[in-house]
Amino acid sequence: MPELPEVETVVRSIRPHLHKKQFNNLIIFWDKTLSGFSQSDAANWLREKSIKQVCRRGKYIILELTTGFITIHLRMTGKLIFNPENKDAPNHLKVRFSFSDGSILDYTDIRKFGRIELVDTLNHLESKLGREPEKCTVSYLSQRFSSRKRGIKSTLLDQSIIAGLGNIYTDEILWKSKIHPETPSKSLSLDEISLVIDNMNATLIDAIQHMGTSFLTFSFENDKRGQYGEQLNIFGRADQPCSVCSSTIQKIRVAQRGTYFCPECQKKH
DNA sequence: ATCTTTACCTGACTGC
DNA sequence: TGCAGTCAGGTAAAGA
Repeated sequence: MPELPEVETVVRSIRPHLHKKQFNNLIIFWDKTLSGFSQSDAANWLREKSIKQVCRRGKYIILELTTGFITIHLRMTGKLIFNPENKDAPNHLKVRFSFSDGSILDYTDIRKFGRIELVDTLNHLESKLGREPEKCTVSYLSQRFSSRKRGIKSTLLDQSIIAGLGNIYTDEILWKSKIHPETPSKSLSLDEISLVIDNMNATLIDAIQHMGTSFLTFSFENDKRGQYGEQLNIFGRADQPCSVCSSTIQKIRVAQRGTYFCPECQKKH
């Protein structure tokens, strides 16, 4: 389940291989992955273009081309594999890009939720995304929280406010900040917002250094797995003791997601 | 305008 | 062993 640190890990793993690569062709194996383009239209759009830069915005991987962009969202089970060992189609192959030097970039996706788009500008993407976590200030978040009474977990997951957080890291951040996930967003104090920002950035930086969390299915570069799972304090630890107060960690459902919290450390407002 | 619910998918796991 | 049922979660779209 890729969130910001996992997507950043993928970007760093493929970036050195893709620099200046020129597209030759692409083959679509599942239409919905790349909607809006037929196979031949997509191939024509790509032909002669080459990759200038590989970067990340929220949970999106962005390939900046000589003209236009390819945006890729892995959702839950999407994977990008450069130069697969087996040049035959790997399991769950959905899109195969080939380059003029013969190398290959495969997109596989077990659950078919991921999406790839070919776009001329990033305007549409930018219009739906909030700030990167590292650019969130107390004044920005307090303004965005002020009109919302829904729970803080649901708000932190809202990509139009903060781009990049998902289910695992929101639980970790709220536990470190000692805030109950169902606390109304507008009731957070400025000190609490400041604490959330500090814990958010520290957690994400640490997770990137560990190459993300492979809780269920995440991997990169032919099944390398992230090491941050061992650092998780609260996520996935139902019925285990909280490392701070030894109370039993509980699992509830918040915003349709499995949500872990410590009933002693994280009291409701 | 804000918030909640549903649809999209397959594989891993649970219980009978 | 087999099989039905449940769960996992990011986002768009529909519904409240």
